[in-house]
Amino acid sequence: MEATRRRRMEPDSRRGEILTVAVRLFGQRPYSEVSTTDVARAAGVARGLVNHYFGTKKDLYLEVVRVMLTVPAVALEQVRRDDPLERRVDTIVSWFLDVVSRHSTSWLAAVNAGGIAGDAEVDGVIAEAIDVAAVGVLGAVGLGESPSEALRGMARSYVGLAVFTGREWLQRGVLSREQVHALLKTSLLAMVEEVFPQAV
Amino acid sequence: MEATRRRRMEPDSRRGEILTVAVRLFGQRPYSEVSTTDVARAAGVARGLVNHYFGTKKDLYLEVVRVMLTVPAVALEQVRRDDPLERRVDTIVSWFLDVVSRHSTSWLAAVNAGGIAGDAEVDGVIAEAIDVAAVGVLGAVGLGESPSEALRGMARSYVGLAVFTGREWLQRGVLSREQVHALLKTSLLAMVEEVFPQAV
DNA sequence: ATCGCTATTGGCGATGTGTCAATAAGTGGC
DNA sequence: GCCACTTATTGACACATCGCCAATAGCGAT
Repeated sequence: MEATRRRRMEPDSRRGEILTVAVRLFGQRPYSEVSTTDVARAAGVARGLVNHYFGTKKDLYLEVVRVMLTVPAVALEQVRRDDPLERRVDTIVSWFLDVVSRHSTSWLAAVNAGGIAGDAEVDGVIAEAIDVAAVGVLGAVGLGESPSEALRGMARSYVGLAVFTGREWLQRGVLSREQVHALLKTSLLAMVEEVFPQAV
Repeated sequence: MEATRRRRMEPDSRRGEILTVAVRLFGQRPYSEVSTTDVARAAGVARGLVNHYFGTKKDLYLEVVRVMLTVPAVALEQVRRDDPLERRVDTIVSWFLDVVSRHSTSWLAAVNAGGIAGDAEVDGVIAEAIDVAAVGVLGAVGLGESPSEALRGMARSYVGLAVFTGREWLQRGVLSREQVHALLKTSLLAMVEEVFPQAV
């Protein structure tokens, strides 16, 4: 059994190939239990090549997390701006639950990644994704124009609730989708009507 | 300069000494950047001894996280059961913010610990702490007697919001304590009055 | 003093990671 | 078709960390 011979590829293609494999592996087991050797072997490549394209293992992981978080971050611009507030909130929550449940595995992996025990860079990537989602929510709710720092902070808190609740929903399975929906909807409504006004 | 000679101690004392040092170190830098050698050296002990007392490095880390989470988990039984709901909620939130801000460093470290990128055991420890806090909240709110699984799940979601918001507050510093207080208070009120009833 | 228990040490083997010179797969020139 | 020439790819070296275990040496008991 002759292992497939060395094949030369375009750098971009090879890079993408390795990255795809890495996303799969890091989606299955935690960071510390995936070695660069594993990634290399699964990609049919020498280990040195992984370092060549991605630098350090953590750098590779950063790209992996970015890829995983890219999907859920797609725009929620489709919220009709002239709908009443409750309807808009309802749409936002529904859309969030749809996306999360569809890409559940990779989304869970990315969220659970929650940092290599507080690693600054990984946390930065996740924090940024949360911030993006936060301004998205603000925009969809109608407070999008130049939100204050405090308002963004509050919106990030809500996104944190959504993320955590999504995990609770998908991983534990003790909550029904309707219950999760109600929880996120009334929470967001309460915040928009009673809390956000305090932050300009 | 003669390094202090080998000193023989009671196993419990030595164990506690090492654990204390480990809590400090893991509170300063992330998991992967603290080697057992570091812990051993800081404790003035051979590296082998760390393994002898705690087994694997992750086992040591598990104990560290448990210690860090122990403080915030102290009882919030002091909520007066005959107060009106809003007053009780207010007390709970105040107490939470007090505890969190007082032990901010170790609390942040424990929360940020959020898992070695999804490590099952570490996540388990944190999840358990959150569950304990959740039933505490339910008890303080007046729904403590035999809460259903779904109700506990919802309460866990709220604790997740509190944890995340606490992080947002302490780490970013863009929200004032009053704002955080308002956010957590109205959220909990809304959940108790409108969402929790759906789960028995 | 010395004996015995065991807390403590130090080193071995295995595994993982980053780096770099050596190699060979393609591509274009002739 | 053959031969450079570029560079994608490899393999190995050096180093760090971890788990383990036999050997060592505190310290109380006799």
